Parts: sequence; structure tokens; C-alpha cells
Amino acid sequence: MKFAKIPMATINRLSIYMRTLQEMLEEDVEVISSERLAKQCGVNPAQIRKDLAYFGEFGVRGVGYRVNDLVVQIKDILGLNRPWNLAMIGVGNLGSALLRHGNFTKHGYIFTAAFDVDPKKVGKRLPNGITVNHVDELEEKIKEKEVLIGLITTPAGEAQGIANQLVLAGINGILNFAPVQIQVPDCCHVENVDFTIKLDSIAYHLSVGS
Amino acid sequence: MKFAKIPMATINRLSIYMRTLQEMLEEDVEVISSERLAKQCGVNPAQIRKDLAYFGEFGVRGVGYRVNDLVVQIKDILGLNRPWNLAMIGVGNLGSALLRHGNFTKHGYIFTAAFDVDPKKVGKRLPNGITVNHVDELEEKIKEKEVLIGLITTPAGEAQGIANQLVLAGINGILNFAPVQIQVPDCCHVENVDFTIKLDSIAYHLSVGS
DNA sequence: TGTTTGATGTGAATTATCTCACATGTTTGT
DNA sequence: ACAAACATGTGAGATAATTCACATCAAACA
Ligand SMILES: NC(=O)c1ccc[n+]([C@@H]2O[C@H](COP(=O)([O-])OP(=O)(O)OC[C@H]3O[C@@H](n4cnc5c(N)ncnc54)[C@H](O)[C@@H]3O)[C@@H](O)[C@H]2O)c1
Ligand SMILES: NC(=O)c1ccc[n+]([C@@H]2O[C@H](COP(=O)([O-])OP(=O)(O)OC[C@H]3O[C@@H](n4cnc5c(N)ncnc54)[C@H](O)[C@@H]3O)[C@@H](O)[C@H]2O)c1
Repeated sequence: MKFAKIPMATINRLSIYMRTLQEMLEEDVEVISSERLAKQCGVNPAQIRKDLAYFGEFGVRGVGYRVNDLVVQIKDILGLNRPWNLAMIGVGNLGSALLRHGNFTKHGYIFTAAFDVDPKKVGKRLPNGITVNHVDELEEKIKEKEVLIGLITTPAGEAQGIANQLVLAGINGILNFAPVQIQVPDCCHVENVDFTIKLDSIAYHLSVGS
Repeated sequence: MKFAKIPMATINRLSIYMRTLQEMLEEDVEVISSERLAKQCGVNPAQIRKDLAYFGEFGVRGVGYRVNDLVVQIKDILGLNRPWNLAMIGVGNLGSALLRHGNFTKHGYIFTAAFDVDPKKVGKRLPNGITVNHVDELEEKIKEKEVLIGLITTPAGEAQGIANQLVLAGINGILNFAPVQIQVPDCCHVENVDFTIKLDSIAYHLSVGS
């Protein structure tokens, strides 16, 4: 291990490794080789070893990796050894589905605030116990609840404005579901989820026939 | 332009360019330079020119690109000059939200079939007019309705099984929302949508503080 | 204790992707 | 008709990411 710039792709793969390892834990697998893990994750074994080598030596030569240890290590690397408070902005179709979804909590992501502008939604109590606030209260509530990551599920036209407000409120991690490229200062990290791009990619592959 | 292998990243960016160009069209922008488009999309101008150059010469030197033409060209490249029939497998929380979402149709993706195993859901008529079928009828209905792409929104444990059935039914494009790596033959192209990975990536960036 | 087996960790080679820099062609203005 | 301004298209160079190949160490076993 040496100090080097970590490829973005490595970080994403670490998530996948962790997910797969957690499944294995439930099946009482104690030790795993990079080869087996690689097959399961659909990557090259050397890739896994190299990804991990950016951060340390976690395996035992001739043996493999202890599944449990590796999960702990990867969580440490990714910063998942602590809870992360989330805020949802836009409690519509998609926002509600996400709020209802239990998987986030399981991974340490906790919805602690939700915002909308629709009077029919503001004040409503959600299944997970939180109450929908008006967007006007965004900054106040986000600071009060120590939210660190904002999820944007408003219509596309509103997304940039919401992003601006989030940044002002001190947020520097945004997961954006609206199909627009939002612009933020460097201090803020944005990830986009855009299903249509993925569909376009499938359409392309089917069209060129490979 | 010459014949070369197209980077996957190029295909994904073409989607983004197209989306941005379509917005511009609505604001009556007729011509755009790679520089302006690049800024809007958050990429390097040369990148855009190179991406397009894989497929032809679409611009006018000294002028830029005609927005309308470029949209048409990119659609041609991606295979979006025709409708694509989709099937949704798993009409739960997320599946319903997607089915209700109008944006897909706007881009030429049409839900023509939906499947579930829950007796409470099978037979139900959805807002978009289609009726939920039992998964037992998967192959039959998919062939009948000429579905080309399958969206998996079942619980993770079911995803691989569903993928197998889809492949048997002749599908070779899958958009998988379940948080597992599904294995398919080479003829089938899979794209994964996993929000948790994106959250992990944000958590990492916030943790290392950059 | 020595040998064989097995799987990690990593430098080097390869492959993929991005960016630069400028020649090329277009338009505008004089 | 010519020059100046502009923006594309692209070869070459730089950078990044992946894969190979093997030295290295741990365990098992004779
Ligand atoms: N639903 C999907 O399956 C899906 C799929 C892909 C992308 N998206 C994107 O996700 C976003 C939301 O989609 P949806 O289907 O949930 O739409 P929706 O209309 O059901 O929900 C949007 C919600 O945002 C609220 N809102 C509007 N302006 C707001 C503001 N300024 N501040 C706070 N809240 C505001 C609305 O009141 C509404 O409740 C859209 O950008 C859409 O393109 C959705
Ligand atoms: N809801 C979210 O916001 C969200 C976010 C990220 C990922 N996901 C993933 O998406 C998937 C679905 O999530 P959800 O919240 O909609 O779950 P859900 O339980 O609400 O819906 C799952 C649906 O699949 C159906 N189903 C189960 N087995 C099936 C089978 N063999 N064939 C067909 N249908 C079957 C169930 O009857 C149910 O209707 C899960 O894998 C989940 O991890 C969901």
C-alpha cells in the first residue's frame, strides 16, 4: 500500500464487494479468495486485490480474506461505521417510494427530514415517523436534525434551486434524481441517478446488436 | 470519423448531451458550440467533439452545431428513433412509482407489460392502462407484446431467477434495480441502478473531506 | 523440518480514456 | 477579394484504469 489517488471506480466497486460479502456472511462463509469474490461481483480478481491494496493489506497470503474483517474494513474506508442523516426534498411519487424503503436504514442511512411545497403534503406524518416540512424551513430543519446528505426528488425545473438552498444550508453531499445536471461549488459532492440514461445505454446496445 | 470501438462512457454522455439539447430546443436555441454545451453538461469541450466524431461530422466549423439536427443525430446513434417496449417485473413500492412516471413515455420507452406474484396485485389495472400479469405468464406475454427490455424491481432474492426467465423469454436488455449482481449470458445486456452505491460514494467523499 | 500448494500484494505491461493544440473550413466585415 | 474571428475535427500526447505475471508469504502435510 502506498499513498495514491483513488479511482472513483474503486470506491463504487468497494460498495459492491461489501454488499456481496455481507450476503456471504449470512451464509456463514468465513473466508473468501479474490477469485471467488471476483466471479460473484463480475470483475477481475486482480482488480479486487488492487482496489483493496490502495487502503492496506487485508488478506492472508495463501488463504484469502476473512469475510467479516473485510466488511468491517471496507465500511471503515467508506465511512459507513457511523449513521448518515438524510433529507428528502420532494415527497412525490419517487420520494415516497424511497422514504418507505427499508433498505437504507439497514445500511446506516437514516431519513431524518422531508420537505415539499404542496400544502396537501406539508404536515403529513410519514410511515417512518418523520413529518413533511415546508421547503421554507429547509435550512433551519437541516441544521437542527444534523442532516448531511440531501436527496432531490423534485421536478427537474426545481432541482437547481433546491441544490442551491441545500448548499446554503451547509449540505455537501447531494443525491440527485432529477434528470438535469446541477451545478454546485467544489465543496459539495453530487451523484446523479438517472434511469433514462441507463435505458438509453441498453437501447444502444440492442440497436448495434452486441 | 473512422471505425473504432466506442467507449461506454461516450454512450452515456450522448444521453446527457441529448437531454441538455432538448431543453435548449424548448428555449429556442438554434445553434450551440461545443464549449457552451460542455459547460452545461460539466465536461470538456474536446470531449464532446470527440464523442460525436466517433459517429460522423455533425457540426459546422466556425459556427457550431444545429441543436435540432444534433438531437436527431444522437437519437439515431442511440437507437431512439423508435419506441422500446418495456416490461416491469415486481409491481411494489418502486415498481409502481416507475410505472406511474410519465417521463419514460416522453423518451420513447413504453411500459407494455407488468408482472407480480402477489395475488392482490395480479389482475389489477394500472393508471397507464396495462394490467398486472402473473409471473407465470412472463414468456407468453413478453412475446405477445414484443417487449424488448425488462425492468427488475422484485426483492433482491428473486432477481436472478427473474433474470433467467427474462433471458429464456428472449429479452436481451435488463435494467436491474435490485441490489445484487445478476449473471446473464453475453447476448444480454444488463445495467444496474443502485442508489445505495451512490450514497456510499457520497459518504466516502464526505468522510475523506474533499 | 522441508516441500508442496495456494492465494495475496504489486511492479510492469497493456489498454482505455481524456485533453491539448492546431490545421481546417465557415462566416462576417471591410 | 481579403483578412479577422471563430469553432469544428483530429492526430498526438498525457493520464487513468485494468490486467498480467510473478515474487512473496502462510498453511498443510509428509
Ligand atoms: N418517479 C419516477 O419513477 C422517476 C424516475 C426517474 C426520474 N424521476 C425524477 O424524479 C423527480 C420526481 O419524480 P416524481 O415522479 O416523484 O414526481 P412528483 O411530481 O410525483 O413529485 C415531485 C414532488 O416535488 C414537490 N415539489 C415541487 N417543487 C418543489 C420544491 N420547490 N420544493 C420541494 N418540493 C417540491 C411536488 O410537490 C411533488 O410532491 C423528477 O425530477 C423526475 O424526473 C422520477
Ligand atoms: N423502493 C425503493 O426506493 C428502492 C430503492 C432502492 C432499491 N430498491 C430495490 O428495488 C426492489 C424492489 O423494492 P420495493 O421497495 O419496490 O419492494 P416491494 O416489496 O415493495 O416490491 C417488490 C414486489 O415484487 C413482487 N415480487 C416478489 N417476488 C416476485 C417474483 N418472483 N416475481 C414477480 N414479482 C415478485 C412483490 O409481490 C412486490 O410487489 C428491491 O430489490 C429493492 O432492494 C428499492
